[in-house]
Amino acid sequence: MRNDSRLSRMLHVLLHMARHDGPMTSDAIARMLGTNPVVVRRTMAGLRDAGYVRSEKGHGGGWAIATDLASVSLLDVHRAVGGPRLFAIGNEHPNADCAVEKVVNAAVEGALREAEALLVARLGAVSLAELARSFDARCNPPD
Amino acid sequence: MRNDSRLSRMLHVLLHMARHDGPMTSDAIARMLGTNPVVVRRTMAGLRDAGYVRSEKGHGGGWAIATDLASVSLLDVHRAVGGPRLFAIGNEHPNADCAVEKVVNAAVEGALREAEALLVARLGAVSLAELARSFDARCNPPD
DNA sequence: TATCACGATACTTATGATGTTACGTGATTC
DNA sequence: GAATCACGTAACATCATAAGTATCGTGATA
Repeated sequence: MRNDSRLSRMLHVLLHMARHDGPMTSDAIARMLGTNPVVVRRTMAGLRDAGYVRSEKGHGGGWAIATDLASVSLLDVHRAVGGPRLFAIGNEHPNADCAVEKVVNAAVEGALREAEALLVARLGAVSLAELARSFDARCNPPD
Repeated sequence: MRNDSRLSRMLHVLLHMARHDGPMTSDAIARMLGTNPVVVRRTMAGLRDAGYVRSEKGHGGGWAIATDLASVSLLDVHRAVGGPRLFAIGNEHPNADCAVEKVVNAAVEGALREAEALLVARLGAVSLAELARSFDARCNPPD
């Protein structure tokens, strides 16, 4: 399967929404992401459940940010979209009987756990507000 | 997709082979792993190409270790089986036009790169010989 | 009342590891 | 040299999961 791109997509959307007045429709977001409005609703449902965005029906409806960008980290977004598995590798029998397999699992899982802890720490250390500031610094240098 | 378990499986096999006199058949290995001999041959072909194991046909044939266990790291095995992707997440457009997306990608990829570097370092730091010693220490404590 | 936009369901597609069957080839045994 | 063993390879099926698509319902707005 292709890489899970829900985190990247949602960050992309959130930053655009932060720079956009009024709600954005699933259709507009889908065009922006090069996908389908249903995929947008499906993925953003997680963000809504977490309280990060709000959705309104009817004329003038759509999606809008519903939180302080400084209070949401990239890790929060990752978890809100389903907190999918991070790694593509692993072992088959986490609770193996075979003593050899146990040693192997301990070694591989240990390495994976360390890498995961680092990744979680990195994603947890950056807020949406900081990401937005990165964008401003890059694209709207102060006069 | 399920997690890629080729690394774990091959480590499991290699450690068993190290403690086994004479070659092991794909059939015996498959039973050990709870899989199919064809899967075993397919996966171990990479180890053979890397020179870590040898395969012989005919009576008394099978698979045997063909290298010094101290010279092969877990990372080497991972790469020998195809060096598959490590992460299940990523971004869709590595080379995005959108400036917002570029900032997002830089942040996510930066975190992934750091985690990958750590994982590679950990896997590269452990040799098969050390893994085998871990097993001995755990299961055959010195008198 | 017509239209807009989300909500939800159901189904399909894409991808990659894994599982399975079948057949070929070389090596060993008799 | 015939039978058997074990790997090599090809072809196809299975499984899991993100993503794409079509469709209908519901509430809100004009």
